[in-house]
Amino acid sequence: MPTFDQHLQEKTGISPENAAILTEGLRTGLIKKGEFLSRQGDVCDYTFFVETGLLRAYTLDEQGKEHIIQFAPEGWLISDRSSAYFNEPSDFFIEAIEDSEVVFLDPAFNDRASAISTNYRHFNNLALQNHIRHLQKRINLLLGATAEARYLDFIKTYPDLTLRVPQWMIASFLGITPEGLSRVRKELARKNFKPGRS
Amino acid sequence: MPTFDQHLQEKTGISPENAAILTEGLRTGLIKKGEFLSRQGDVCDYTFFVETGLLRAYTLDEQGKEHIIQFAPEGWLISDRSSAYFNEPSDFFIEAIEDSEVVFLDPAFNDRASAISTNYRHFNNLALQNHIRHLQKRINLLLGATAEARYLDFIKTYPDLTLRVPQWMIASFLGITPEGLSRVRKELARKNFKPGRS
DNA sequence: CGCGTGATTGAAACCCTTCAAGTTTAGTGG
DNA sequence: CCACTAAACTTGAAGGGTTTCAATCACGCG
Repeated sequence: MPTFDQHLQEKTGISPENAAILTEGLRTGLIKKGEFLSRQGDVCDYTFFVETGLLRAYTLDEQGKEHIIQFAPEGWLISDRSSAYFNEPSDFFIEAIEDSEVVFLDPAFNDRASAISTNYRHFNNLALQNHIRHLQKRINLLLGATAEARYLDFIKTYPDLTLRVPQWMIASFLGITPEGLSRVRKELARKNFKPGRS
Repeated sequence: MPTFDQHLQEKTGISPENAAILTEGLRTGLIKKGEFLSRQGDVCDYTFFVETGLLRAYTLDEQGKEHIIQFAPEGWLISDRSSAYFNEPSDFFIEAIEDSEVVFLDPAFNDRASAISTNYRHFNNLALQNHIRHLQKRINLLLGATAEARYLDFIKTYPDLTLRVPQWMIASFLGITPEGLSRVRKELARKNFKPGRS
């Protein structure tokens, strides 16, 4: 479980000196399971880096149903882009699924890092492009794949999360009901599907 | 219909001199309706800026069904991120819905522009964050909203496209069948819904 | 014209949800 | 460490939203 400083150096190739400059004075915090970093309607202009633990971002629709937008385990960034980049109230809740150690990145962090390091710029761009790619893939699955296909893709893409995240949250991420996912799993078991060994 | 040069200056605040440097030697092309800029499986490391016209990106699943990932009218960028940033074969087709004038941005364009201008860096980052936000919103709708709600959101978000894009493509974008969308529209008409006047 | 593509409509089928109940699991206090 | 409770997961039956397949209609373009 790398610290944010180590993460910066390893992923972006930024120098230890620059990493020290950038990470100096950053606030970190321990978020207990069930606690929130942001709520729908709040303004939350921090981006969060997860050093340990697991967070989720979700919306609550008019009928009170949760829709999970993103999971963020160790080494991931999670942020409410509406607040952080567009000064609008938050679209969703950010909540700890496990006790988590989190680094708070202020809105200007990205500008500072971009000004200092071409490596950072390049890496940051790649990370955003990759994020977009993943979202497009998820959209593609939601557009055409059955619940079973989406679940199989999930356990292939996030094998670690399959174990750590309660089933009803996976269902919410996939866009089906907990009962629906339960039936999908039953059917997979009947077809003698063994998770893990591809 | 702004040229790419004008777009750069207006959106990013980059100086005319820098804009001239960056856009010098860029290839542009006229793509006729129905022609492709990229196909599934190709490697296509250009990003395309649409000066005039309308493009779409879509996938083809195993059953031969199209799923539209993105529309790109004038002023929009469209790219196959797998190829452009990760040297992988393309995930989807990029096709002209109308005769279109497009600018070909080579893979290093972004690095050059980022090196020259802090304004560009800031704008580029905002654009990517905004793109992610839109994708997340679309995922949120796909996770929980009915076909009718998704269609209503579409005509609110892309009023111009509603007229320019054939209905079956909108259906594909929304993740429903053309017949399904036809029924949704019929039902909205029955409920005396007038598109346009909010 | 007339052909082809797009849009509509109907009936049957299907996937998934909803609701309600039961079962298992996990956490907590005695 | 067991007992108890709440939450998570499972299972069943009924229902709803969409799809599928097929036929029909509307329109633009050669």
